[in-house]
Amino acid sequence: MQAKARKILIADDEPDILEIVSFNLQAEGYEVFTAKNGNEAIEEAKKHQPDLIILDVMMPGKNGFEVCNILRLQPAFKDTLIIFLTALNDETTEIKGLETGGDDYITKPISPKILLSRVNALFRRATKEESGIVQIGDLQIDREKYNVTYKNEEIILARKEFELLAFLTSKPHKVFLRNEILNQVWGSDVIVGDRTIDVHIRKIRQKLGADCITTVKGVGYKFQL
Amino acid sequence: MQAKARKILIADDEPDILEIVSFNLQAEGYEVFTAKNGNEAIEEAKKHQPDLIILDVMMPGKNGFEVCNILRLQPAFKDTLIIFLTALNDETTEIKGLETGGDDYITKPISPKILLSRVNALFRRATKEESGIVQIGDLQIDREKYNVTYKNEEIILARKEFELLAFLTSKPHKVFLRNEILNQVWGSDVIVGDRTIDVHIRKIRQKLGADCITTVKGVGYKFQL
DNA sequence: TAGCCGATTAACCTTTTATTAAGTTATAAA
DNA sequence: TTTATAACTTAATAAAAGGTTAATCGGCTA
Repeated sequence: MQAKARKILIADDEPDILEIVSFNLQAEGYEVFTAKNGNEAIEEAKKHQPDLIILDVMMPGKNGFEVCNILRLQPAFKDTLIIFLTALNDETTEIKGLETGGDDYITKPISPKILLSRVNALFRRATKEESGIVQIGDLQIDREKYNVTYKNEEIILARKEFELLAFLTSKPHKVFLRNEILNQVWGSDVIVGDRTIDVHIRKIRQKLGADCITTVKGVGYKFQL
Repeated sequence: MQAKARKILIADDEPDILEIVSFNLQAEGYEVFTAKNGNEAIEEAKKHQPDLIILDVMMPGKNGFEVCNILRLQPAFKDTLIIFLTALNDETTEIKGLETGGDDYITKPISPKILLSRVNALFRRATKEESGIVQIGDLQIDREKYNVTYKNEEIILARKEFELLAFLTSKPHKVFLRNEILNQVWGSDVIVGDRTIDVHIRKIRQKLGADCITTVKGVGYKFQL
C-alpha cells in the first residue's frame, strides 16, 4: 500500500479530456487536480504541489511550454515530473517539448491506458531508490520484510537498528548529519540524546561484523562497503 | 564539460537502424555499443555497463522484453535506463513495454532527432538528483556526501579542512582574504589566530598532494589547478 | 641585515565519538 | 494479568580525533 496518494495535475482546455484522464488516473489511485488553462495550471500547481503535471501544449492564455518554463524556474518545481500532451504530431514540437524540460511527450488522440502506463513508468523511475529491496554489495535489505542479509547470512536487527541502517543505506556514501538521522529515524518530535545514535550505530556495526558505517567526525555517519 | 561520456548500448537486428542511431548518438557525444540480437545485448551490457540501453522489441533469439527482464533481475542493471524500440504500433505492446520496466517506448519509424531528445530527457531526469557535486579538473567535491576525490582517489578530510576547501573551490582563481576565510569558514563570532588557517591549508595541501592552493602573500589564498 | 610574513612542527586543549553498564520501557509469552 | 524477554535510552567514562596555539624556521624585501 502507498502511504500517500501521489498528486497529479492535469491542464487541458478540452473538458472531455480532463474528464477521461482524471477518471482513469483516479481509478488507479492518484489524487487528481485539473486546470482549464495555463494560468490556472500555475495556480493549481502552487496550491497542491503535485508530483506530476500533465500539460496540454495548446491552451488559451499561457501554452504548455510557457507553463513548464515558468514552473521550472522555481525550486519547488525543479524535480516535478512533466508530461506534454498535444494534438500536434510534428517532430519540432515534440523536440521542443522534451528540451523545454518535459519528461515525456504524448500525442493525441491519447489512449488512457498508454497514458497510465507512461505515468506509472515515470513514477517507477522516480522512486526507484525508495522501494523494496536494496542490494549493496553483499548486503541486502528488504524494507518490506524487515530483514537484512549479509553474505547470504541473515542478520537479526532490532527495529531501530533496522530503520537506522535502512536510512543510511538509502544513499550510500552520503554523510547524514546527526540531525537528519534524528529527524528521519526517530521523528522530529521525539527527543533523544546524541549518544543514542552512537549506541545503535555500534550495535549495527557489531552485528554486521563488516566495517561499513564510517564516522565523519563533527558531521555524522555514512554507509559504504 | 562532462567528466565521462555516457555509455549507450543499442540492440537491433536491422543494421541500418544500428548505424543511423549510433551515428546520431555519437555525434551528440555519447559512447555507443551495438548488439545484433538479444543474447548479444546481454553480453554487451555486462561488458560495458551502459547507462542507457535501447532495445528493439522484435529481435532474433531473445526479444527486447526478455532482455529487459533478465537484466532487471541483476542489481547492476536495476537502475539502468531502458528504451524500447519497435515497429509494432499497438497499444498492448507499448503498455507491456512500459510495465516490463522500460523507461520509454518509441515506435518506428523513428526520427533520430526525437530519439535524441528522449535520450537527453531521460538523462536529464536521471541526473537531476545527484548534483551538488563540484568538479574542477581531477578534483571532485561532493558537498552532500561530504567527500572529496582527486584523480578518483578518495581523500579523507576533517571537517574544517573540508569546509575550507569547499569554500576556496567555490570560486576558483579568486583570492580569498584571510578575513573572508575566517568569517565564512569559522564564522564571524569565532576568534582564532591567523596561524590556524595556515595549518589547515597545509593539511589540505598535504592530503591532496597536488599544489593547488596558492599563497598570495599579504592577501590570502586562492585555489587553482 | 633586520623585519615581515607565511610554513612547519609538535604539543596542548577541546570536542566528539566509542564503549560499557545499568535503568527504563515496550513487547511477547505464559 | 503477570512474567519474561528483548529493545531502547541514558549516563558515565574512556578513547580518539580534531582544532588551536606557540615556537621555530626560512625566504623575501626594503
